[in-house]
Amino acid sequence: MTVARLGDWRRTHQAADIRPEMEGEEVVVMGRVGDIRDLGGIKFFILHDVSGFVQVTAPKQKTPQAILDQISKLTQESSVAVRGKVVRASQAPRGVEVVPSEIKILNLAETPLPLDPLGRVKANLDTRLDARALDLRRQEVRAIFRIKNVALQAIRERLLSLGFVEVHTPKIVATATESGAALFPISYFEREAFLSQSPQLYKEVLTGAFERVFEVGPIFRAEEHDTTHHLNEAISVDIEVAYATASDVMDILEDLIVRAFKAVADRCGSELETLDHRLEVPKTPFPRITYTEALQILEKAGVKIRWGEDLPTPAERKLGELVGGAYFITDWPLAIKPFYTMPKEEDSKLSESFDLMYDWLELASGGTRIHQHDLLVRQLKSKGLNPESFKSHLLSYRYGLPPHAGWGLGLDRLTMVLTGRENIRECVLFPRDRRRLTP
RNA sequence: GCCCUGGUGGUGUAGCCCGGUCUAACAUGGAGCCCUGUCGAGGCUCCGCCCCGGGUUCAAAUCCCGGCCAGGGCGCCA
Repeated sequence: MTVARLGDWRRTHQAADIRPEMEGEEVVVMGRVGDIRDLGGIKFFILHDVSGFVQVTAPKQKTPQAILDQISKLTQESSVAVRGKVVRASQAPRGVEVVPSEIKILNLAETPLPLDPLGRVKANLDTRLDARALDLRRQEVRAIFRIKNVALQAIRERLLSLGFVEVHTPKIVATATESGAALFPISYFEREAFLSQSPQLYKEVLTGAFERVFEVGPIFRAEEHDTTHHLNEAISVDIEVAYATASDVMDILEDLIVRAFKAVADRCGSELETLDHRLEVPKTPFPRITYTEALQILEKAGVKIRWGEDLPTPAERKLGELVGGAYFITDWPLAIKPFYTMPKEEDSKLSESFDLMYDWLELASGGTRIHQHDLLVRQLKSKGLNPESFKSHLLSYRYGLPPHAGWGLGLDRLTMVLTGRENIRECVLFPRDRRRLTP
């Protein structure tokens, strides 16, 4: 069947704004069809929009046959526009309903649907992601992205108020911006290029011009990881600050995390309830333990890690149990941090670096960066990298780049913590992992 | 890439251990009919499934092998 165009119809109200006091008013509401109940002499359907829902009621006696026929054709999740009168009705959900005088079927949903949008029968994550367009209409799923949005807004507003400039660095890059980690090669006209794995080098350079910059953007990693907390495309919140050290940017990070938690706690009560998640705003200051102390804590708990090794996942989980909540691990061995990491002045085996953990999950990492050209070249070489391939980047360090520090925060991981989800795929609209490239 | 577990109607599960009683069950869904107050409506009728390939066997959803896929645990990873 053909479906109607919108034409000159416009909403007069959102569904949730239809109230019993409006009895007798003519309204136009638009949304998607939920439950349809046909009792023979009276037909009901629930119209959902972004605000909530309202019941549309068509009693046979008072409704033209053409409209009754249209209602019989409706399928769940179809888009409709309803012009009608508001009727106060104690039997109706919310005590109010719309009795239609005209209906436009704007688009009919196919049947059967690939999953139950009302969630009465749970679907597996894989099934849900295959039908993500439908899945995203579910209340729980929308709650996740509303929370993500509120958290990001809180972070962005705070950074702007601190005088940060929001920047956008290239996502198509010529060479590896960093050591070893795999990049996605792409074809750039007649040359090979790569998808950027981090805005790191660009944001450092930008401190020379803007002093305080931040970026919210995608990062791409071509690693074949297969876990609940890694994706091949993720959203990173990155900052970089001139005339600052690791400890300064840790203070900023701590403040932002608390603000994000508070914003969600204050503004997303119903979303948290929908998700059945209790959110506790972390207390400040966050514990700051050094890498070496972390190893001692682990050793006492029977987990032995050789000094100088990165923390394997099981050790992180243990640390999450022992410390818990939001905490920093600082002063990492220089050897396991990237080449641009500043060595500690008093012990060059260590670095001015930190990870922000929440329970066992690494949310952010950062530190003081090297701003001196010659030291940077030495560090590149000691990592087995060729300074030649960083030539254009190194140029920036010859023009008096200020000392600077910064961090990168995984927004999708932060969303996991804020929503209590255990799989990062839940927290990304259209996730990209080792096997999933669609939708 | 490794380990564990799994793959049964559109969706979610039971059945598998112990092969036959499975032309596969339950819920939800879909198609249709009845019903003027439903609100996870109710009643009736119907529809729809054993991941792919190979093997064992008189007989395979069930046992074995391989593949693919999924969930989890690792690894990898700024």
